[in-house]
Amino acid sequence: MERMSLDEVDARHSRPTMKDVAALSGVSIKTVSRVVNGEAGVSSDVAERVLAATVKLDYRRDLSASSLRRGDGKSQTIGLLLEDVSNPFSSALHRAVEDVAREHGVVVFAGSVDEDPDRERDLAAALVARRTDGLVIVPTAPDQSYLARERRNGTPVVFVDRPPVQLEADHVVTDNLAGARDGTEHLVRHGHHRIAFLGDLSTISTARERYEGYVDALGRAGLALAPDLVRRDLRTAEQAQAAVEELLALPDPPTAVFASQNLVTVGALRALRHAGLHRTVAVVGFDSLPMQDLLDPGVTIVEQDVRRLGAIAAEMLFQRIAGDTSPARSVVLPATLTERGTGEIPGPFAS
Amino acid sequence: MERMSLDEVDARHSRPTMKDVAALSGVSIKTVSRVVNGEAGVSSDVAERVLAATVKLDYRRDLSASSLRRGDGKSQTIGLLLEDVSNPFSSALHRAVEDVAREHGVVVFAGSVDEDPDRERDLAAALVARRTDGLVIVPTAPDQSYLARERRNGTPVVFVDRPPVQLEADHVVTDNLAGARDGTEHLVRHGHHRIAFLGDLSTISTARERYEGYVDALGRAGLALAPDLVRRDLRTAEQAQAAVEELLALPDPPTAVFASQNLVTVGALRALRHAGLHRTVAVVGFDSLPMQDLLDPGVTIVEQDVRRLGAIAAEMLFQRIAGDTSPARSVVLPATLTERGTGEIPGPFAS
DNA sequence: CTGAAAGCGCTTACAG
DNA sequence: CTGAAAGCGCTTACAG
Repeated sequence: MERMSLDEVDARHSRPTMKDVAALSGVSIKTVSRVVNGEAGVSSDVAERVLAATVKLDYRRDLSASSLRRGDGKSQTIGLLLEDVSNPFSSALHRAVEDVAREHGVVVFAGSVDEDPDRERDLAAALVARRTDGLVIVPTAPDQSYLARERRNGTPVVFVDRPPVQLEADHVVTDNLAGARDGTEHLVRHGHHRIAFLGDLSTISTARERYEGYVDALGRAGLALAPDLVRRDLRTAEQAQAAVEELLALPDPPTAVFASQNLVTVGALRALRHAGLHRTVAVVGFDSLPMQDLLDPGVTIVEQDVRRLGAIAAEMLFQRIAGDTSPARSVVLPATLTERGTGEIPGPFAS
Repeated sequence: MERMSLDEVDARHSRPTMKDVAALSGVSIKTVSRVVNGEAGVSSDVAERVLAATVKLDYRRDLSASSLRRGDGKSQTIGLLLEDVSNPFSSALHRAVEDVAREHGVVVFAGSVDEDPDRERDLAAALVARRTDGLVIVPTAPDQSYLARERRNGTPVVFVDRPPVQLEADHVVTDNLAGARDGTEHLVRHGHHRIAFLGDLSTISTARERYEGYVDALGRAGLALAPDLVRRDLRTAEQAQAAVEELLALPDPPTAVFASQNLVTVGALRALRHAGLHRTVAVVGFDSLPMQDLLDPGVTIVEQDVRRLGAIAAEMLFQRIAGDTSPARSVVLPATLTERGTGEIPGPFAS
């Protein structure tokens, strides 16, 4: 092969390709490809010359071009659709997924959906267009059937935290109903009958399940559901705080609060603290709070195993990417209550 | 053009390409490309037929193939290297970068470096191999000169939170020295002379700058630096907690603590709380704590504007991607102290 | 052990 | 308004 000088090659002054490396080392691009991919069957002096050229040119293989031609067509990327990359639950999930992806040599696109169905669809489309090998999704849209087509055409999808709607697909979720029931029963056991429920957006399945768990626990305890104590669709800590302030102003206020999501719990704690009732009104929250161990009294929380949630979802996805076509699986992880103080404040019926 | 039936096309049962759409609608792939890209100059009946075929086949354009051929070669992706996607500082930065990227129709790869230089290099290489259009990096490695080659070959890089070492490049950072000085001077002003310093890993430039700010403040106040009160290289809340426990056991313990990073602050608060000294020993922290408003007393914090840090870095990156070749710029944002309680606990020399 | 040709899915640069 | 040919950077499938 005709050999080129470094200057001649450099004159192109765009990112070097295998062609440039080939020209500089005087071999064909097929040989460069062999060396770059560490394939056997290249004489050591040629390999050395090629390697030297890659170093001299700072050659970087183009993985997307490579995957375009490759048989499997894998891009070594996956996509992750979260509620909001910056919230503690989402970002813990993100890290768990990343750790599994790294073991597979795969990098991850992450994006925030903000509970907006259009954004879920747009982001999924953007990632499919970039040929991610698969998607892990915390679903928001009222319906995930649109993903059936993507899956059929080769992009596997695994759902986490919430099950998909109108689509049979792998998912990993927490047993929200049982967790919420446990949390509410814990309050009943500590002598509370007037237990308020604070809920996130009812469009979110986990929020509905936690409400069901609350209702279920009251039913089992033979307590009537008091509609005046139920505040759902709270979207922010501020709204939750206002809701609790209203509840406290009731003629017959609650003696305990079941706060079914972490931001909602924060709002409830603020309202109680401002009212000076944080040692009087019991609280059980759902989902861990950052720095909860610094709070006084400590907050009793029903906790999800977020890292396991993310790790299992990612592992399921990689099995699908590897070709697993078995029927969709559903994994349900338990939520566990940890007593820290606020949940053990005794109520009027404490024994 | 010879028209194919849906069954004939579907028989390939792999992800449909423009070729498939072309076959089904009886046109050339160039015409499909025109329709898919919304280019003008296609008769409406042909456009309609092509569109119908894309819908029937669930055709999804392959953006990576498109960008491979395209002149600009942009992949519409960027990479973000963070300390740990799941820590509050990193994930807030992530969200800010994502929001700017979204405006540009760009999706973002995010990854955790965990203060490991090798991981920084590996991740950067993995992203360059996937031809991200640019990189936003919180640098960890002792030297970023390796990125000069990537930049020269067409991948712009912007640094955030910490300046790059051995490389002239755009960066956005907080004025850590001034922030730490302000925080320390705040304690001096409230009557403290024995002020402990708790620091993160000294390999991190921000940790060193904050230490300098502390030293600077003592100097300005005419106070001697007491080496027994300086604890650096604390990597976790647990280590910080242990460090404060040791400090409290000193014959002449500190009356105030300057905790120069959020996890370190958490550890310090725990130690003081356990010792029952959280209303006695003053604390000023650097970097906000999640839920800090629920703590009692509230924690006085020197805060960075994380969202602005991320937004500016992302905007700088997109300018570079758009072709801006002006000299490297450095943006320094102020950190501002917010009084919340712990920083105003009076010391023995309070006036 | 090495290379020329073809092709991955798309767009460019033409031609008609 | 539409299409045939070439090519982006790489790998496959051959041939020698």
